[in-house]
Amino acid sequence: MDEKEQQKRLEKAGWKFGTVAEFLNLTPEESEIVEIHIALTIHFEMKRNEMKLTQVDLAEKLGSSQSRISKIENGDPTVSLDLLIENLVRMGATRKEIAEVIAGDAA
Amino acid sequence: MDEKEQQKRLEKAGWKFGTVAEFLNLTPEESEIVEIHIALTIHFEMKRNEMKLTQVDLAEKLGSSQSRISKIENGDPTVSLDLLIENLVRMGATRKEIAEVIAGDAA
DNA sequence: CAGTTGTATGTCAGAACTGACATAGTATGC
DNA sequence: GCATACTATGTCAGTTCTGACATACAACTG
Repeated sequence: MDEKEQQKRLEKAGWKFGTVAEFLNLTPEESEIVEIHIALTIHFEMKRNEMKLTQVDLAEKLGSSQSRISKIENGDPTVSLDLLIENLVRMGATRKEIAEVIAGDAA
Repeated sequence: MDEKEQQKRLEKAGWKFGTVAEFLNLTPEESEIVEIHIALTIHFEMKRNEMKLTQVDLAEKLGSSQSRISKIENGDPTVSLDLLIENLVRMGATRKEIAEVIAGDAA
């Protein structure tokens, strides 16, 4: 799945996008948090794809469930930053890697 | 409060330290998460001090309570990454700033 | 020492999160 | 068409988080 499609699905899930700050119903602070969420979300799916694992496989590896992996990758509002970051680390992401994703200049 | 004292209090609260990986009761992944927590924790207090606000003042500004601010700064286990990051953003931290803190090369 | 200011710690009800399960959708191959 | 493989969505009980409150502690001042 490419990034455009990803954005469509996330928008559908209620996330604001692109030039996030333009949607003035979000404060700059809210935008910042949303952008961090989105960046981690996209990186998560990218990382799973690199590992060539299905959602089922990864769920088992992480002690989670397929549905939660799906929710993570679709920006479901019940997914916390804690879950995103902890799972990324369990998938082998380093502090630096996560930092780059949050900063917005991820590879 | 300097960093040494901060570390003492965090250790007392159950956090492992310094050469974190040496305490082999933590997996590398757990260490990574703990280090991220600690880095954000230290930065939080630094930032509040820069703002010259008391815990009470900051709590009011953030819509929280003095006790929770204290718990945040002392590494209380009931404090999530979500709370840390969201509050840092509300205190004016940018994505880049948070990223630097997480990467471990914060100013 | 009593009062004041700032911080730490314990507890708790209400809210949010999580893994699990069920079920539905979407390809792709036969 | 019907399987098969993978992903999405809804729900829910158990757990965790959060703001609030009470209270205790520490440092300072008069």
